[in-house]
Amino acid sequence: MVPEGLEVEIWSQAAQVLVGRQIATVRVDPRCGGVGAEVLGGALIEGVSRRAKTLIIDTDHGLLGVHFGMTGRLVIDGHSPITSLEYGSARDLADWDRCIIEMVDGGITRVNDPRRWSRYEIVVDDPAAVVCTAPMFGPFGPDALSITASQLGDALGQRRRALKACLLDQSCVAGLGNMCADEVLWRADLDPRRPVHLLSGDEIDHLAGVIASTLPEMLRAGGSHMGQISPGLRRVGALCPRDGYPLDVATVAGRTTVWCRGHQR
DNA sequence: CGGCATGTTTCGCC
DNA sequence: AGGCGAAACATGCC
Repeated sequence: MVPEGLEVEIWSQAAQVLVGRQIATVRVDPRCGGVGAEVLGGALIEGVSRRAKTLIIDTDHGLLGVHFGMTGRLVIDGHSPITSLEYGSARDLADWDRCIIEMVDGGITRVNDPRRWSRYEIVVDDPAAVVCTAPMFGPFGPDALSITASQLGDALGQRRRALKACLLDQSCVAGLGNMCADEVLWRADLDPRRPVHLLSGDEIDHLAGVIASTLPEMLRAGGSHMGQISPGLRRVGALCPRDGYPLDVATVAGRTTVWCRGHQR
């Protein structure tokens, strides 16, 4: 799996073991941002949380925001809660460490990212002041893991784009990636190409319910690759697990999209 | 070897 | 203005 909101949630939960510990040094590959990371030296970690696909490490010296890009993986004290990344690598080369946080107690937390698309932001001012300038901190729509029907209705609002484009837009709905977007649309019987302004209120309500039930289920199952539209079905010739109809594979909203013409309308 | 990749931003065009 | 496609990013993998 690639880091969608679910993966960051898994890492965020695992990273709670960092709370209460003191940072010795933080080093960031300068090609990945992280300007000013040295100010976190000696800082006490007060909390770890997730916003959309961003991991936020909160310290008494400021915040460290981490966006994992497409192949970033968090390794905490030598072990990773997610060992294999779809489109990532099974290897873990020191050359691929883009951020290394050394703790005073000797522990090391790092981001190993072959493709170097992970990004880091240090926030030492009022975080609210940075929200509008650092995209990795938002603005975000309601989080998919707990979205309600009224939140989704408001988020889609008067937009006129394809439904999938809205689901992938983090300022509309936060946390969904390409794989989870296909999964929830498949489960909700909705065509990813449908213009959102043509959805009925009932369809929006239904979709919200599907999102809010499917994501926690996939989280428990292990992440964004654990849906019914598994990675192996993302190819021409695969059959819909529900009705056996040949799945469609095409580009929608600029992304590879898989759906079933048989039951998604 | 060529092409593809599950994230995001930017840019040009309609 | 808003939406869309394409390109760019960088590199491993099939």
